[in-house]
Amino acid sequence: MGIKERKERHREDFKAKILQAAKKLFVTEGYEATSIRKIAAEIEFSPTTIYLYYKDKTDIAYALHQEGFGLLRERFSTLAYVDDPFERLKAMGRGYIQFAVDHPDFYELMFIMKEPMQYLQAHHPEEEWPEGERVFDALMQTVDGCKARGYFSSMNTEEMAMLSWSMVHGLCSLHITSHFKHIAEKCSGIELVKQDTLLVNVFSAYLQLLERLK
Amino acid sequence: MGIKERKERHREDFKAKILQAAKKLFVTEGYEATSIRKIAAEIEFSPTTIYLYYKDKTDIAYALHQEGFGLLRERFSTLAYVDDPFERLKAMGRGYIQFAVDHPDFYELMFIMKEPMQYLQAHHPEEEWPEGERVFDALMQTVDGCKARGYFSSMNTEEMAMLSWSMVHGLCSLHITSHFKHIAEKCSGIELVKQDTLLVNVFSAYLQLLERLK
DNA sequence: AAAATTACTTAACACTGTTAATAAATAAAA
DNA sequence: TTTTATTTATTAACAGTGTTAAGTAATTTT
Repeated sequence: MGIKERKERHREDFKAKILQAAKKLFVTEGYEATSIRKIAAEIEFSPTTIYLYYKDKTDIAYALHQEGFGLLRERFSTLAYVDDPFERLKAMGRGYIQFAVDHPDFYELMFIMKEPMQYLQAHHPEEEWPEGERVFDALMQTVDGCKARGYFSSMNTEEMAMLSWSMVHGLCSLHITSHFKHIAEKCSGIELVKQDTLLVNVFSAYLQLLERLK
Repeated sequence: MGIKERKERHREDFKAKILQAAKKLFVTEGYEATSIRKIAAEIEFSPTTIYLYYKDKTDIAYALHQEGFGLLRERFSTLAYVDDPFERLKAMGRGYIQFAVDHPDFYELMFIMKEPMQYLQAHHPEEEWPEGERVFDALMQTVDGCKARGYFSSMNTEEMAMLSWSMVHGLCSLHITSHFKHIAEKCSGIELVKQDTLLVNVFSAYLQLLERLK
């Protein structure tokens, strides 16, 4: 009964093909401009065909969201080999920021937009966002490691992890939505510093804070 | 020549009327569901009439965005009377968080969505977001006050202000996009704590961090 | 009263996500 | 091998979106 398997394989291929087209449009033109019809045109199929493979548009959004987490995990995977937990925490933060700068559209889909997370809540309420949990677990372990070495002792591990995540996410988020751009230009006493280094600078200030607590 | 003034006044009234209808829909049904046609139906005018008073939809979005900043400034205004700068900083953070919890839709429009800021950049590139600058200035002054009392000395004021803003924004943002909800439920060792207190708890952890640096 | 300006509406364009009904291609059963 | 059944893809359509051009009604000005 290899026929069913072949069909299933073909189906997966087709799903991948759709996703590839969606990703192309998404990266070049953004999420809003990525319409079902455009994806269909890209793969030279009728728009309704897409609905035979993906439930709706948010389903595609969630698939791209997962793709984005693949990219992020790729960046983080090598950091597992950094022994010193505080060094790892620093590197994670910088890696996270760099990811947001390199892939702002993916970052938006993964952490700023509501749609994919709502899709998750509506259609897979049981598995509870495994990609996010994995990354957050890694962060918690790193925080625990830091605590073991005397950093921010007497602090709750989970709260500390959330604090760090919120910190870098706040930075990346305000950067992407161009909120920083507006306050950095005029309000700032220091001259217009390059946006990317601005993020890293503020993050360094945060690290400085943490380091003093040792 | 009171006629022209009367007309101008009427025009402003009409703009306010449109905005009121938009706000009503926006608060009850969210931004996406707030269409020009629905706003028009609400005020019992033709959809195209709205374009005689607002350039386009992002123009309305920006007007609501400003309205939101009015609400936030209202909350912050009383805090100016708090003498101790560190107490003020704490209160500002908690006020900011409470605002996000009370008005998630406004918060989204003000700090999460790209549309209003992009509108600003496109149509008023010279005035550079006065509402935001004012709030950020207040934050910087408070940070400066803290420094004068020995808190986080040797830290750059602007970076410290951005750090604090990013911190609370990260918290509120991840809360609103329901990212926290997903990691708090399963991944968390501690039992499902009420989301609102979670935000305040993490913020408190941040304050604890700052306090230790005195 | 006639002309000009202003205020508003109707109709339409070019899109969007999504579904029901239908045709074409393939597989299973006779 | 021919007929039936199933899968796969399509066309047409619904109900909506932001937005603009053209036309109408009301008001002011001449």
